[in-house]
Amino acid sequence: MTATLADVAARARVSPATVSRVLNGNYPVAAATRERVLRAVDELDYVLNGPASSLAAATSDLVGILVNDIADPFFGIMAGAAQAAIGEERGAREKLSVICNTGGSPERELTYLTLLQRQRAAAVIVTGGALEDPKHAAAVGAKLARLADAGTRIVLCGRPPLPGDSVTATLAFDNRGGGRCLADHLIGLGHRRIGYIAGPAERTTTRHRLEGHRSGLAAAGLRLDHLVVHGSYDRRSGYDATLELLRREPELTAVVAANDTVALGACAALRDRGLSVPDDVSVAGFVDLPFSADAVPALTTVRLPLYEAGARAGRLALGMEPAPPGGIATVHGELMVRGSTAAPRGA
Amino acid sequence: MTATLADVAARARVSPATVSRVLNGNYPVAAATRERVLRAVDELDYVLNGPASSLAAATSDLVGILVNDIADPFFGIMAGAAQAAIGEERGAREKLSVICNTGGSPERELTYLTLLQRQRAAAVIVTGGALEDPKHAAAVGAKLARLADAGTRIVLCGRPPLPGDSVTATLAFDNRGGGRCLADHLIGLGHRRIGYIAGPAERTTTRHRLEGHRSGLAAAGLRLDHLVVHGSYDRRSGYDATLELLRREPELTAVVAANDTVALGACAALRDRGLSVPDDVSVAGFVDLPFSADAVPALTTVRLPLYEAGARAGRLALGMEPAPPGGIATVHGELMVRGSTAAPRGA
DNA sequence: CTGTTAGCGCCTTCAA
DNA sequence: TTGAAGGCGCTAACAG
Repeated sequence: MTATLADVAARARVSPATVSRVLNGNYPVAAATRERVLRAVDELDYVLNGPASSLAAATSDLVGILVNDIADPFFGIMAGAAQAAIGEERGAREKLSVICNTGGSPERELTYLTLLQRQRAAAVIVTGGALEDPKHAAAVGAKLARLADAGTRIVLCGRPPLPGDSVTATLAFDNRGGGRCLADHLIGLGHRRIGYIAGPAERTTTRHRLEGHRSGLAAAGLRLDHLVVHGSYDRRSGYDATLELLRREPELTAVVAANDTVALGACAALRDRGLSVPDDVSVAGFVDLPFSADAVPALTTVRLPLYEAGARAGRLALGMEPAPPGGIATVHGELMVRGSTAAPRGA
Repeated sequence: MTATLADVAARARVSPATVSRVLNGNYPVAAATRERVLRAVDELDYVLNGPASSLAAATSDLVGILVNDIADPFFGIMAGAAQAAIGEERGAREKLSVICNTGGSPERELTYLTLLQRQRAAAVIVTGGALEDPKHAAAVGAKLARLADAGTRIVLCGRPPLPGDSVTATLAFDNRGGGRCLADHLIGLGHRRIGYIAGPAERTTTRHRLEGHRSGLAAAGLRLDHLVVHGSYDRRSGYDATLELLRREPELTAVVAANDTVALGACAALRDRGLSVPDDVSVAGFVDLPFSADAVPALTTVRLPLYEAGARAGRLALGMEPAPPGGIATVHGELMVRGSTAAPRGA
């Protein structure tokens, strides 16, 4: 049925061992022999049996990329960049880098890690904020440790560092700094009644951005905890939360959203309420997705270099690039001031 | 080092075969024995060796999902839906469904198919438009045929049917119908000078949408081939193409874009030119991505049920759902008339 | 219901 | 530079 290595060997009149050697390339083989083998491979349409190969060699060429929500370009961009970087590796056996979408579910996150462990994955890249539930965090930590024990390289991208030394490298986004930056920007414009639409309560990303925001408020002597609403990372959540904020504080002059998508929802809600952005209310996002610059008005946000970070994570996963000192690199955001923020009416 | 099935067997004082049976579940095992085995598994932190298992069983639990550009929510939504559907399968051994991002490169498409063939993938879902280059199309067809021969189920989602019987099921988007619909809508509003921003020239999706558009024009006795500009599926392309269209036809009253992202770019260009949407120029997109309803003005577009299609593709790939008659189902779009289109000034 | 017995297809010493 | 041989960890008959 399907050709095996032995078939190729027979056709090329060499031993299976020789075929294996030319296929893996890391062993001297006479040019003529190699030629013959390659021809036989071609004629037989031979394709290596991955499972058999992995079993015998006790290694695999699978690289897993875990994302929380692949429909969100935040993850799509990072994952795509990582895959592109991995696909560009030259020299080694071609890696099969694959994206695994947990949908934000802790169970599926663990399931995927187990599945990758089953496959003896060469590397695993985990992207995006982590769930803060201690039990789940411990489970993930343990899983990653086991993976690392088995030789799998672990890279965190856009996720805070983990204790222990099982992680090969961590690229952490400076979510606190970004949140702070945005708060400072708005306060500098003269805003005092600033609403905050946070992401899901139990995620590190959410907490860090919010902490940064609060530190900015605190520095200005403000305390606006009653103007913080939690939601998910989608447009709908931004819409609903904005209405809620308006209910709590009709004199609201600014809204900071957990990310750009949420910010767009916020803009929609304000518009539906007859309020103008930024004349009546300023709005800011986070991440700077491609559409944010095209929004009307263009969105003020904190730009995260998603593509660069994803690509670097891919290279780190394959060891194509040395790990940063201490294994941890902080990736900073950049404030992009655009049309959606302005001084409040009174100022 | 890592525990093996034999270790578990020894600890539970049963034979390896028994352990295998409780793990795979599809075989009667005494409750007490199963209990003992499960405990041993737990105590040893045993994780099945995927490659070994796949080799012995001559099957694998890998399902590959090929996408052209995972950073584009068009693919993210479909792929995420497929993965969710596959993750929900109950009964069988858990599948590892993974997304492979070709980045639109024909070579990488083939590479991924080969890699999946290596892994003896249980199923492959190929999403999005195909390249029309005959040589590449033939290569992909041959690859898919070989995969099918080896027992891999093949599902096409958002891609036109392929000749031959290697494909298990095809979900084809009615891109022609959608293009026609949009053209009819604009013509009905009174537009006569309609520009069209097409996607990359060599993709089926591009061609079909354009054909639909042209058929609409033809039905109204219009022929506007000079108002067709090709570009990629991104925002930038929409921006540039719109400027070009304006150059070719300053009296332009409407622009139809290859997709929503391109349409947003078109809106940005018009705005920068001081033209109002839809008062001066109407704009329409295709697909209806989540942000399209929130654009200002909200985008008129043809809604493609991406999530539903992706989920169905996932189920078809696992045989959880019978293939449609003839193996082919056409997925129709729905015209969403929103604020970005209106009658032209003169009308 | 459970154990025994052969491989699955490949890689990797070890010899030649 | 090449061949021979054993085994990677698991599953699948076949007995019992």
